[in-house]
Amino acid sequence: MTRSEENYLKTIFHLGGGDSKSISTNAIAEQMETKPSSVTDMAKKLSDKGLVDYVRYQGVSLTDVGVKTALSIIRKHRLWEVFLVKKLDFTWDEVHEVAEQLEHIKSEKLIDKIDELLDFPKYDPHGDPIPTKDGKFQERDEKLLSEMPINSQGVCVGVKDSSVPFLKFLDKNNIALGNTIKILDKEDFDNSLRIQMNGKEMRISHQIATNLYVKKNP
Amino acid sequence: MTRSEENYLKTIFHLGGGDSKSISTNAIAEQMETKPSSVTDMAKKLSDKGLVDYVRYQGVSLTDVGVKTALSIIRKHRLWEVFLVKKLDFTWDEVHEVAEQLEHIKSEKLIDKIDELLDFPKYDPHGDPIPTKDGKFQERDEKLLSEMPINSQGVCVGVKDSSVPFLKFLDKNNIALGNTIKILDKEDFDNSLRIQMNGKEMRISHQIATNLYVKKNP
DNA sequence: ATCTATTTTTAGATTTGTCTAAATTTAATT
DNA sequence: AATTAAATTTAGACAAATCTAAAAATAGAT
Repeated sequence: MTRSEENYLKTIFHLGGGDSKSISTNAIAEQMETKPSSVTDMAKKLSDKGLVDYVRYQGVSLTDVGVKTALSIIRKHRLWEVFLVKKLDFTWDEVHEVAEQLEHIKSEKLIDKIDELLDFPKYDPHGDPIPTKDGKFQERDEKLLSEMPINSQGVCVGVKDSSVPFLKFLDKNNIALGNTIKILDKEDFDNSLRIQMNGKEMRISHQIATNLYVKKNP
Repeated sequence: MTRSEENYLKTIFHLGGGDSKSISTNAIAEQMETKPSSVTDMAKKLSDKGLVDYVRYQGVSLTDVGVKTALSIIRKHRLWEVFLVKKLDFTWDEVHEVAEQLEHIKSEKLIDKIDELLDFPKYDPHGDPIPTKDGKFQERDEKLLSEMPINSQGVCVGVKDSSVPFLKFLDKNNIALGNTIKILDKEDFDNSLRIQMNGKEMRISHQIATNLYVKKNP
């Protein structure tokens, strides 16, 4: 399994190709910043290896083996991210690039030991769930902040957009995972929110609210 | 800098090419288990990049930049080895293969943080010195066990051969770095040694004695 | 149902790193 | 100094992963 093959599987999974849903070569190319013709070539190769189902002009979806492989790479990526933050004091906006490299290290023992060292974390620094060794996901009932009703409360548990600028913006405004949030008011005009976070009142734009995951209190 | 280029620089350094000494393409090919013609190709490329001096039919040696680059890769390799042993309970015969992969991860911050986490170790698990960030080596006055005079004493500080079979052999015979050694007698017939190690008396073949480094007591 | 715009694939080229086989240079021996 | 053996390089080929440009298939609109 080459690094390139692994990156394709991971991308297809992230685009939803794990649920027998067909992903277009164009969509994959755009996500990976490559050309559709390159994707076609790789689709054939992965199909020959039994990792994706590929029908010409119909896109690709992951086979069971493909899903399993993708999950093991995502597992490694997210565990390394936790390692970088928890053990080496990286910030959550610094980890992605390095984890993109570390996820391709081939050693089952290594990643199992990292998992153990971190005490088997369930979520990465951006709140994304870490698949278990046997490829299971811990689903979590979370909502986008923008979907929460007025007067409801919750805890900030993840980000949808984990780009560096967004993460830095959150830092600057003291918005961190684990913070408690109460929706005070919605502004019909621009869909912005008035919220209370850790006691303090603040205003949140719609753009931000659609990129923050909240776990609603019962 | 590609992974392949890094591996060539590392190999040339290990073969002594860091001291303006010319290393033959054949020697490099043999060490890397590749073909001399492939080495020639890479020699040209590294020469174009100013990392080696290459004269046709005369072999290659590292430039100053080449030495610096090689040392930074060796530094990463050895730091990762320490990490694997100290933090993840790998044994000293398991670390090489994984470190061969980890040494190519590109992140200065990562390796500096690993260095810090390990409290700036000076030697790797096989007793090899770890170059500093600015490419300096800690030289150490060490001798091969086979070169120690009768009745002299020392501490076992490193292995010359760090192959898996040799390391496993040492483990099986309770020979570990840090052990104290006293040479009791030499057998002229087969050059074997009678030694005292950590109090116990034992016999050591010449083959073993030429692959163990000892720091002689004053 | 046909036409058109879009998507997707094919064909052929490119780059990197490798190889084999042949040619060349160097080194060793007489 | 000539000859031979060994080391080294060159030339040409290949596989992986990519690209461009042209061709083919699909989907949407009328």
